[in-house]
Amino acid sequence: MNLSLPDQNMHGSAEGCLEDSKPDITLPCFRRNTYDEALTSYSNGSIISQLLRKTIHNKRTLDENPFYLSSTAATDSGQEDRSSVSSKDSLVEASSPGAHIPTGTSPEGEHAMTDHMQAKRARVENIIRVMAGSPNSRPHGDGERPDADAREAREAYRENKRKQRLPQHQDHAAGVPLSRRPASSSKDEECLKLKEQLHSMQKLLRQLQEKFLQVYNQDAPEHRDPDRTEASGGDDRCRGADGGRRRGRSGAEPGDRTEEEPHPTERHNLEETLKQELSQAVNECVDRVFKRASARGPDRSPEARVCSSPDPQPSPTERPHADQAAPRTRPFQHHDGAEAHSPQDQTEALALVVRKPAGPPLGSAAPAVKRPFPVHQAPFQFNYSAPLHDSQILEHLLKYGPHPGFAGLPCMPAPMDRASPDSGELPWDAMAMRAKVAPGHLGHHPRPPALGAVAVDNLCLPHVKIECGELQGMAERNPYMSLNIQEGLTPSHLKKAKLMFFYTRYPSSNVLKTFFPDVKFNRCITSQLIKWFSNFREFYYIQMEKFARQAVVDGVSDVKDIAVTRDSELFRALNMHYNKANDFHVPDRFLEVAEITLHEFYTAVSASKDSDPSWKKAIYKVICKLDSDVPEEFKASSYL
DNA sequence: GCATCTCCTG
DNA sequence: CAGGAGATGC
Repeated sequence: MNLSLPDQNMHGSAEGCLEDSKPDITLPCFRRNTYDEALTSYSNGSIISQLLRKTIHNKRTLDENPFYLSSTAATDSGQEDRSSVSSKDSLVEASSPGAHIPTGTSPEGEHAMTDHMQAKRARVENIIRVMAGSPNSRPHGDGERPDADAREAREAYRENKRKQRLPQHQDHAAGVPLSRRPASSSKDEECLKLKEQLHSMQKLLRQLQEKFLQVYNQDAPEHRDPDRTEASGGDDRCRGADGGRRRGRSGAEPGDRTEEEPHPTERHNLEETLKQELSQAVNECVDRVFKRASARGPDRSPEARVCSSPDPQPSPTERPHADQAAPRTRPFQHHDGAEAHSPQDQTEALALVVRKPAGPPLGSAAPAVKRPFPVHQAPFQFNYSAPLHDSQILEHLLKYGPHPGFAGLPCMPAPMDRASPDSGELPWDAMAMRAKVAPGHLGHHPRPPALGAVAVDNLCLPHVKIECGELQGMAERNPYMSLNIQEGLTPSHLKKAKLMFFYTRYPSSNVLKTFFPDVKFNRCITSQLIKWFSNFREFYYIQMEKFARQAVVDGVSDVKDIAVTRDSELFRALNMHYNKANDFHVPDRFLEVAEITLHEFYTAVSASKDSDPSWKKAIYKVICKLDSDVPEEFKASSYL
């Protein structure tokens, strides 16, 4: 006649008091560290050199494959994202048999060539302008329709004046055919082109340098927290022997000016280092390009262009098993599951999306206190070969710099004026608005999921002033961020939701919004997701009741004789329902919760409490307190 | 009123 | 799994 739970299963009182009391107070702290880490790396000189190395790599690619890069590099630096897809598209087109590749022997060939070169030049100029800070030069129209682009591309040959306004798509539309043209004058043209590109790149680098130094020099203002302090002054090279100081950041002192205002010598060193490295890299770059460009002709086989296509991504099916940790210490198990280094690790970027303020008292959401992976992954992993977009980094550095406002963003309660906690539409409208501000709007381009998530993380974009709108906007126009905002819920979302159910039976709408960052939430979508979980619960409780009654019928006399293991029939039924593919390692905690639930049902049934119409309510009340935090990995829009 | 939940039904 | 009804809490 007693519904009390076995003590050993209650897992402490810390989580036993409804969702409101979930310990998300810890979240901001380590989040901040995350960003701090990112920030630090971002402003590191090493990033610059990485950037430059990558640039060189690109140039190398370029000279092996001038025409390919002519569309990528130029567009990349200028109008960001569009090119990413454009270039990929062009690759596909180029290698596909049906691609419209002119023979290059047409009489208009030379005219077209000249025109094209002018167009190129115009575009490069345009790019430089854009990079110099005139964000208005985005192409008109949404550029999402290939036919329209192709049409425009054709017109572009005849009508030079429009070239600057053409969407980037025209580049590859025109650029690919160009690569097949006779090589007669193309060598010089190529040199010219390369030169232009180099100039723009140099300009970029100069701007970056200036910006960096500027930020570095002024970056000691009043409103800083220790994290940013570290970040802005955290150049290892600059610090030299002092670099090790960074270690103890958790106890950083806000007023430590010595960290913020480096010694003049240090600053000078940094300056010199930067200058040296930049110029050296640029020189090397120029040398290499010109050497190669003059050493070989531009007519490369189309296959060669593929050389800079992205590496095949690791299978996204590999899942983190962040549940291994002993659940009993759950509230503070920070590194449980740290051993799982799936490709999805460090998917922090998505978490950076400042969803809405975590609602009232930092309520139910409390996403993931755990940190199942170390933050020390190299923030920039250019090994992802491919269009990992140095230009985007550049662009962000140039546009935003290590923005002072960053510190308050991801971890602090966002101002409530953004949106009321539950009106899902408002913030998204705002996001849509913001997204429009961004140049080169790009639609939703499906991408291999893994890359995007990792890329975003490694780019450490949070470092810049990213808010919901900005990240979403970036995501929308940036295929490499793989934040393809969905209008509706997909089977993948359903699958993800089911897996999330292993952790949380009663997710708040805030949690849902946090863990489905690629879903454009509105009232309907939110309801649907909530309904899903309601359905999950229904199935769950039905199974529980069924097996509890079975136990009663079977004459089980003691709850302690009822256990839920991975071999249990009950578990199999549940696993079959929520994890049909059986490719997810169900957390032990779920087994415990299931066992508790089963016990609840058993005791209730055996005590004939089920005569009360609302007898289940008491059980629900218990179970709803047993939710765990969903691992961070689930925040990746590309988790599945 | 709205959001959310359970329950029932298809 | 979705839709609807009814209950509940804010």
